[in-house]
Amino acid sequence: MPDKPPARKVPTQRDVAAAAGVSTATVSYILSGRRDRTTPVTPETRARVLHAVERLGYRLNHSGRALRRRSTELVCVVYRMPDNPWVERLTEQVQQIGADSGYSMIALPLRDRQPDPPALRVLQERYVDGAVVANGTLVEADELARLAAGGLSVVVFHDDLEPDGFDVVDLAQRAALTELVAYLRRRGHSRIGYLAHDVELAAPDDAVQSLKYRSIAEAAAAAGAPLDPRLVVPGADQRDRAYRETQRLLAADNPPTALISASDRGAIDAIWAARDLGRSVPGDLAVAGIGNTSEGSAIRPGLTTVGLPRLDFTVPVTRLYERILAPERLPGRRMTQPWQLIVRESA
Amino acid sequence: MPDKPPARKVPTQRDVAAAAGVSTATVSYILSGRRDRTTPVTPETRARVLHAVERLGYRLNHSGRALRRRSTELVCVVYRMPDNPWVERLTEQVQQIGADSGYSMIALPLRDRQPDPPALRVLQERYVDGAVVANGTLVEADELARLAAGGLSVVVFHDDLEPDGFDVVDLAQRAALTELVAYLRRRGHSRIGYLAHDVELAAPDDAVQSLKYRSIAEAAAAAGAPLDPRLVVPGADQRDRAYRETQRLLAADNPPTALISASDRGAIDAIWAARDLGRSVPGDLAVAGIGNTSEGSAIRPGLTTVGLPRLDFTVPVTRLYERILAPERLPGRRMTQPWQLIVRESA
DNA sequence: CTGAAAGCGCTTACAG
DNA sequence: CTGAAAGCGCTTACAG
Repeated sequence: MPDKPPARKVPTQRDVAAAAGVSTATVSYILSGRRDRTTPVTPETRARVLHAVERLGYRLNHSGRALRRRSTELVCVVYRMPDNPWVERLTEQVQQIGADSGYSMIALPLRDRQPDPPALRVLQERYVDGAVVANGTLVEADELARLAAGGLSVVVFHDDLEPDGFDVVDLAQRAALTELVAYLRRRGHSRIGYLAHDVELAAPDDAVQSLKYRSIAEAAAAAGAPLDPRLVVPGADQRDRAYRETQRLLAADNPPTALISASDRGAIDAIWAARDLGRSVPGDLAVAGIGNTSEGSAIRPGLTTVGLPRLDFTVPVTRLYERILAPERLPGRRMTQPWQLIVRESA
Repeated sequence: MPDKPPARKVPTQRDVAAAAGVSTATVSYILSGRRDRTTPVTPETRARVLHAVERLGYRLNHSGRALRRRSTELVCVVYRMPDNPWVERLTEQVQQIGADSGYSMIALPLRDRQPDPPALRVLQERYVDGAVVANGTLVEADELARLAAGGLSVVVFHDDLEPDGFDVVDLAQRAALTELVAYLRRRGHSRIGYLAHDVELAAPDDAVQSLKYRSIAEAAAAAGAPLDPRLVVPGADQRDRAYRETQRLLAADNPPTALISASDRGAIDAIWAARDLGRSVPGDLAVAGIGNTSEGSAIRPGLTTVGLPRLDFTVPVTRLYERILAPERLPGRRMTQPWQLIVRESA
């Protein structure tokens, strides 16, 4: 097979240099804006070059620059689709904080249960300088260590991971979920239901993907009210399913008196489902969510939930760029940003 | 236990070649899997090389390969955050269909009202070979033409754009929205409210961002029932706001008899809000959504909405890869995948 | 069957 | 103030 057929050649700095009658070095200095110590080019030269750029429609070739500079000026946020307010805020801050240093952001949305997706190529092949791995994303610890060893700057939101050339943000989710269960127990609930994410029930042994489920199950057992398997149902992913599953639970014999949903969204649907069946919340059914999204504070009754009190990732995101820009490899660091129990009216 | 920061040099193919006692050409042939016409390397050589790769922890450097190959084997999906089932399905198909040709996908989630975000660097500087620009994303027509002229393969979901070196998928949204308004008029509604996306009210003159609003307003005026400005409110973006705004509309003097929400999500919240005020749907308030998400078919009453009957983007996504892999530049093509009015019970 | 060598498009230390 | 030249890490036509 012959070389990629050049339909129409894309102009390079060499073409710009030729058109402007200067060397490629001059073009590069002008375009990169890095004069370093040298005195600047004359305004006339600069104008000629910029004019040639315009006329030829020149666009920088990233691969050439990245190869030479040994950095891509690009970071990646890895998360599981669909996104959520948490991820939206994270990407926003990654964009904003990185913009000052000339960094752009791309996203790598993964899907359920892809253990080592080919998508990780983007991280493995130095396509980006750094990555933030969002909470609940399935990337192996070994792989993270290898990526870090390969020079990628990595910050991972994970509750059970040792820093190993990368940084870890511990959300202390288990402690907050344990507190929620203890709270429900104190309110007299012994039949607690759980509206799970599909992935939790598909891989109940996976410590990352089933963290919420496991934490709640363990806390319930420890608090003397083990979860009845019949009260653990899927449906937190989609509104209609959350609604239907809740109604099924309530219509069955021996229904739960309290229901925890893996998502605030599902919890709100559960409240709706209960009301439509004529049950009061929290009187007949206490409902709690997980995530502390803004919806939870707006509905009536206010949603009792567990999550971050404020969506502010300045510390870990700043750390990411600090790691990227550091002249030498930084040791792994652990940060903590604990989830909290937020009690409102629904439970 | 402090980490050991190994400021170690990242191994290259040269290192692998040295360790295995072969040339870099051999390493490259083995790793890229492209033997082309040449006969394959001996199993012994291959094993030695792979062993060296393993031992050194070698990882391909993408920039080197991309520079040489003049292609990145990467495509980008551009859309506005937050994502939605539509975008989720699109990314899924871009991933799946591209995998066969060795392509990976990255995402470029934009935010409201960024006219020419620095994020576009990813498209401009040849970070990727191709891009799909999702419906409602704010990228200028000029910029698209320039990107296409620069060799980027682009497929844009847009209803009012001429193909110009890139392909356009026309969803015919305006026609479907006009049909929805006509349908409501036939059912006797003359006071039609609109629950808008924030961005629509912020930039009502923007043809892309306010397409839904404008289409509905124009259709209503043409059908002899111009929208009352007091019945046009924001809130389709967030559940709690959709709920509150709907209740405000219903509590005010001269409330709407029909409400169209810019999102199915907002429409469902509107139904909830109406019920909580003791109004029946569609009796007291007809409610229609936009988007045809799966939630709409699951709730009671079923949601009348407008959108794609099926979430299948095989045709445009296949076209994207066809364009990328074509030996020469393909002319722009227009594709049509029309939205439809889906009548259920809510209106 | 394998290796030496050119070159993709940039950047930058260095010479002029 | 500007240019010639080396080299980043790959791939591949070509020679051996």
